[in-house]
Amino acid sequence: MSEQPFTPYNPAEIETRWQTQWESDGLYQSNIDYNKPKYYALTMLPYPSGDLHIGHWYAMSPSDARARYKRMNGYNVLFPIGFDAFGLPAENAAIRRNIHPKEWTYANIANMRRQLRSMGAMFDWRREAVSSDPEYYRWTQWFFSQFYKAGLAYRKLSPVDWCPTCNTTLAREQVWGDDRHCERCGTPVIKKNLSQWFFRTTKYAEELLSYETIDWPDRVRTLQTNWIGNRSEGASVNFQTEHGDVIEVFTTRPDTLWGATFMVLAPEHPLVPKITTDDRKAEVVAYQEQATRLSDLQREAADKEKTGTFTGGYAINPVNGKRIPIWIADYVMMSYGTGAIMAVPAHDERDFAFALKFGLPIQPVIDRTDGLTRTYILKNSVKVGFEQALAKMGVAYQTNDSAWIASIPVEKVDEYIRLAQNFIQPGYWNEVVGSQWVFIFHDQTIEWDSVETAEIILSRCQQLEPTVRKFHTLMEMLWSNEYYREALYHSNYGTMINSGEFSGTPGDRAKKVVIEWLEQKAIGQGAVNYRLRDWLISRQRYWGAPIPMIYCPKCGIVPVPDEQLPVLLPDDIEWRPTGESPLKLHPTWRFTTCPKCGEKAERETDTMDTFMCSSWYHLRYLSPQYDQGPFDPKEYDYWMPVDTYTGGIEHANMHLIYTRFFHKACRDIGITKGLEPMIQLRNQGMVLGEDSEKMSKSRGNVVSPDDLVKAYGADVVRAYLMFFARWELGGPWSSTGIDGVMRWMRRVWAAILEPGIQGNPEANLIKAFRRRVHQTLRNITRDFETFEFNTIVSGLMELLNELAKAKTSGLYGSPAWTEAVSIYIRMLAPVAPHIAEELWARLGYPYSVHTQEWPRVDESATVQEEITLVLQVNGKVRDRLVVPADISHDEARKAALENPIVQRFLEGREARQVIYVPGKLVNVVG
RNA sequence: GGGGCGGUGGCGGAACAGGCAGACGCAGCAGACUUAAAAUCUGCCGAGGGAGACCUCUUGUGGGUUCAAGUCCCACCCGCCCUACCA
Repeated sequence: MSEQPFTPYNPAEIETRWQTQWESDGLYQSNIDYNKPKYYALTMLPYPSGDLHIGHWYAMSPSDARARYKRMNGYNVLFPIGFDAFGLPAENAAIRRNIHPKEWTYANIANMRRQLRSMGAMFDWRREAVSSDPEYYRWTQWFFSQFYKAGLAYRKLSPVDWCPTCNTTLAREQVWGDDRHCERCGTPVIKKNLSQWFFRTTKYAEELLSYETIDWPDRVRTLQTNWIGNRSEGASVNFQTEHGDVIEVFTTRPDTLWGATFMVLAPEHPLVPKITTDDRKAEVVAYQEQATRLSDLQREAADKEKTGTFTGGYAINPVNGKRIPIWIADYVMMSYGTGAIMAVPAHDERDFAFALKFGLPIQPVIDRTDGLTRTYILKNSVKVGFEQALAKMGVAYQTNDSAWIASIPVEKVDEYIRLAQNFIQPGYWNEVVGSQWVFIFHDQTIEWDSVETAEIILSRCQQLEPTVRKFHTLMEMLWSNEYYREALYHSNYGTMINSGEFSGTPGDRAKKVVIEWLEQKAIGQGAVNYRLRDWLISRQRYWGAPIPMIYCPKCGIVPVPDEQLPVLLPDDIEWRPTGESPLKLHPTWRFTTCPKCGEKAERETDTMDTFMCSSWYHLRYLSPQYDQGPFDPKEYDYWMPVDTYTGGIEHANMHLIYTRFFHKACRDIGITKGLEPMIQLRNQGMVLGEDSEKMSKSRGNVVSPDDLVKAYGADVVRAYLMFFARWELGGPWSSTGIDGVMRWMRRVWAAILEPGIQGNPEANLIKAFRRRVHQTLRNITRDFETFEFNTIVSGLMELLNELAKAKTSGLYGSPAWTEAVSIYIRMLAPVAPHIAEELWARLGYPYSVHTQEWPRVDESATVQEEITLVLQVNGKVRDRLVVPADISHDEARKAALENPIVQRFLEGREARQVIYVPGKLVNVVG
């Protein structure tokens, strides 16, 4: 034990001292060690916005604690850090303060490095990577070239938001308000078409939908699945205008081509000016202008009244040669598919509404009366559970207003009724047989082609069954039933009609044969579409990695040869907005020679989306100085894939899809291995201000980690962040809550360093004490595995209360005490690394606590010889008995029945049933 | 409109496989120490009833399953987040 006199807990002194010590000892350097299992723990890299936010601490310090825990469990752990340093905020700050984006960024990085170090995390700083360093973006550019060479990068005209006053393209977050104005000058933005670079993320859509090999939260998987969207299978078909221009459309229903009675283009579709006739010009232009002003949100509001205008132009329907008018309408999006649709009002809800409003022809081409099963509305027989029985067999469900619907193929009705018996309690069957069924559809011929159909159905229902009161209820029933929804709009069952030679083709084959025919006639081909769009890489910005491409008048697009990378970002630049990509205005930078022919050529002047930089930073961490490739293959083979990735849920749809795409694309090129870059993902929530609002400077509710560290020390801040909320949920900050953690830390300090009262503890006391220690160890170990950080800290607090008691009960100084303290400090080490190291050293244990083995649970110590048996009467707790843990069923039963309180509550009744849950309770039912 | 997440004391949150609801902490109250305050320590602390041992109620609401439900099933209400005419 220590000879040192007791001094109060002084985090400031301890923390700086140990941080210096660890640094100079290289305690957190991670090197390849083939004798140990590896563990790559990755936390999302910060953007160097200036100050480390409490949110960064919230994300990183529990991640750090878990990395430390893994290390103590024998893993060779890599826990690196870096900066996502390119991006728009640097340019904005630069414009506001007239300071170079580079200067601003690197000053921020320096400050944030200092702040990150104050956290006392086990970052291996030798592996730090900064995405705006030329040594880094050299390889970002290299990846771009590889993607280009592999056919994954292409150029396409694409609209950007443009401010006509500032003369500049705007990022999404720079467009404000419902009227979509420029954040700087307030001018309403317009759309402008620019030739830009895209990656073919859609090529990987199918694979990105599979999560079989990774352990990611359901929430993220759902978000990504919705974002990527389900596959729509169909065909792309070429229509021609009367002037011979080709308009390509995508359709999931090629079998309805004969019902295409008009076309609709997105207002910004490039062919619109050409198609529009002189007499329609004024209206078309007016409509276009109005459409560009609407936010996507307004424009895409599903319940919005359909608007649009006729262009005056006509196209030819390639399947029947009919002349059909071309309209423009904002319900067609330039950003999905081809920005043009064939409108089939008879079989598409939106087209139908549009046709009705503008008096366009409607031509049914699918007969949907065949193939339907009978649907029954079941009358209430709730107490019998007949509906539930059918539901269990998967043929019935309940509507929102409690009606039961069963949908059963005609020939199987009798069979299902018979089968239902198995699910119904004996004795009730006769009631079922006697209950009434009412059918809606029974060999009725019904037109399924339009909303009018619903009215027909309703009127028939009312004739048949007056208890069906609400029209919308019926429609809901039909719509919420997959089968009928399918029948209404996406049926494969309907037979083709009014479709020339295809009339009479049964629905199940219609799509296939029409696609074959289209391909044969070279009118179109089978195609698959996803909601996911290709990734737009180009940014008309300065502070990013230049796209390494050269435009040669003779040779066309030529990638910068790998050995000439990086294409350096020049420092002497006008970064203020001028209307062009800043690099375009540099006097010399853009002019170069063609790598192929040596003639004069020009560089691409756009830079890359910063998501490109952050898609592969986990690879650069492996070997940030390596100059033969983006990473050292030796390091890659040892460390990859990332075992645990932690960060905010807000990246579910962008970064986390891009990085998966990136990995898969690289795998196909031969750069990376394996299906996925990150095996396990966990997300933390958000720390809100004390007012439960999002922290923001304008609200004045920001909590500064620097101030907290000064007031409480890093260990307390770390522990409080782990303790105050469930990690994945987050919650509001509490300035009094952290005081409680400070108190705990001081008590830890005092409990371990201040002398106690030695004595001769009884064996039972020692046993109980050791049981608590090892039970806590088991719980905390489990909680580290499952990211339940709040109960790790509360478990430590509880055990400290035991330690405090032990100091006066005679346990102090015993072997059990020494063991407990040693285990306690090691459990504390990942949470509060500085105080743990200090206590460990003061007790004379060998440096460092962080390289110690995680303590092992002594299973024999956790065994309880006596348990508290809960006695219940009819499920209510009435008494508790301390009994031997191995009490037999009969003994427990006897003890319960003889218990006077139990007898009192039985009130003289016989015990009808006695339930015994071993080790827990006895429930007497009487 | 679609999808997701959540709803437990005054507050943040515990409850590991359906088995003692409210661990741990904050705030509050009372006491000890102190000339006093702070700090520290001890005790109390879901609601109602009772002098009391105790009793009743209680996990958003209403049903259901079960010997037993915060936990499982059904319906509904509220809050937050994401998404949105996907052809």
